[in-house]
Amino acid sequence: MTQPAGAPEPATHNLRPWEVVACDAVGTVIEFWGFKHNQGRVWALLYLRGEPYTAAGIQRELGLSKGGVSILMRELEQWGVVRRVRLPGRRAWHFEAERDLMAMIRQVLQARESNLVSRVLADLERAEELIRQDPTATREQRDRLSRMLRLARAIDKAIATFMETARLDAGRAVEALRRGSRRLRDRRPRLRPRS
Amino acid sequence: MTQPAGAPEPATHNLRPWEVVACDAVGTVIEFWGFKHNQGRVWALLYLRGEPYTAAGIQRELGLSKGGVSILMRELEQWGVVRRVRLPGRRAWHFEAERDLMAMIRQVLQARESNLVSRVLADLERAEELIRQDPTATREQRDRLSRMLRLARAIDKAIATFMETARLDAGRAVEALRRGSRRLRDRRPRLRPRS
DNA sequence: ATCAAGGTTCATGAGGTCATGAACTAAATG
DNA sequence: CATTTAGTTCATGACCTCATGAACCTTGAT
Repeated sequence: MTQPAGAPEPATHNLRPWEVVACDAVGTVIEFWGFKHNQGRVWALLYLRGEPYTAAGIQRELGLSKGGVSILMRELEQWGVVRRVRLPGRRAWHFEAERDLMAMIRQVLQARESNLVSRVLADLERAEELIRQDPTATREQRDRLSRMLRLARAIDKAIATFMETARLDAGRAVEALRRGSRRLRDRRPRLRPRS
Repeated sequence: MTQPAGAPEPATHNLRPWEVVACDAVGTVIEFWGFKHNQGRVWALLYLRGEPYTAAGIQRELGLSKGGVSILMRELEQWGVVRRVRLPGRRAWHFEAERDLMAMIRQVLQARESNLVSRVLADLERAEELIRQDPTATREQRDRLSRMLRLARAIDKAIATFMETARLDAGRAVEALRRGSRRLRDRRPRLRPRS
């Protein structure tokens, strides 16, 4: 629930019905990716309106608080999906959305890549380091661990390749991803019925 | 931080160092995907050990509570990454991990697909329905909304194709994804300097 | 230098998620 | 049938994240 139950006022002011629906949809999807619902709503508003807005404008349109907008804008700016611009004659900062959808996806992937994938990869590598020093580990265990590691590496590489190439365009990116991912093929363990 | 600062007891009992590291790594990555840290730890334990464990065993190894394990196992079972088996001569249920990593990824994607992507898609379609009835919307706005919708549809289709084909093997799946995703190519808006 | 509008920071509170462990139910064993 | 073991449910509490709005800075115009 975005709005407290018995809110006396509608949360949106000038938003037309389709804008409400679309912004919330973007909010939902972005939320699932570990970002804030309102980050998605703000970006979607800017993208759909297609022109720069002040913080006050965003606050008014989406019914957010002053402090909230300030923080949201800093975050959106940080991962590069919104730009802060000075408009001639206007005193306040204005914000506009990145218009290239592929660029956005790239940005999001990039953020995840550095924060998550590479760190997990490092951990798994450390685990493999440790298992090498453990004489009690069976051969099968070493195999399974190294299979996990191989998958992680493949995914890491796939993402990296995608990001490099998505700079150009989507079609080429997925193509590159395909080429790089033969090693993603997971020979599954041969059936060995364990009684 | 996985462990509270001044914990008097180690959370794990028989886990070897590399198991701790690997299980936590899986927990972290799965958590980012919107599932529970401990779901990842449990699956990883079962996968790495390679043999069925009772709920009590899992509880002991990972230092979890009885009720917690019960819930975790039901959830893991529900999205098909862990199986519940009766072992001859043993009274309690035993659990074993799905061993095919690609199958796991497929399962996870499938869960998301039905819960999220398709719902967002439906919302965006509703938004487009609404904008059609709104005479005040500009042509550019209709364009941008339909561009969002097109991207969403492309992603939806790509996931669906991936899941169908990942049944066979990873390499082929990504190949299919490539074929199906020409339409993902995002002609970016031709530069039209909006004064 | 003064003032007002524009922005940021911070303490707070609401809301939500997850693990816990006790109470309970189900099932198997003798 | 009684007893023990296995498994589930539920109320609770710890924890965390987010939005709020007031207090506080900053900036630029006069």
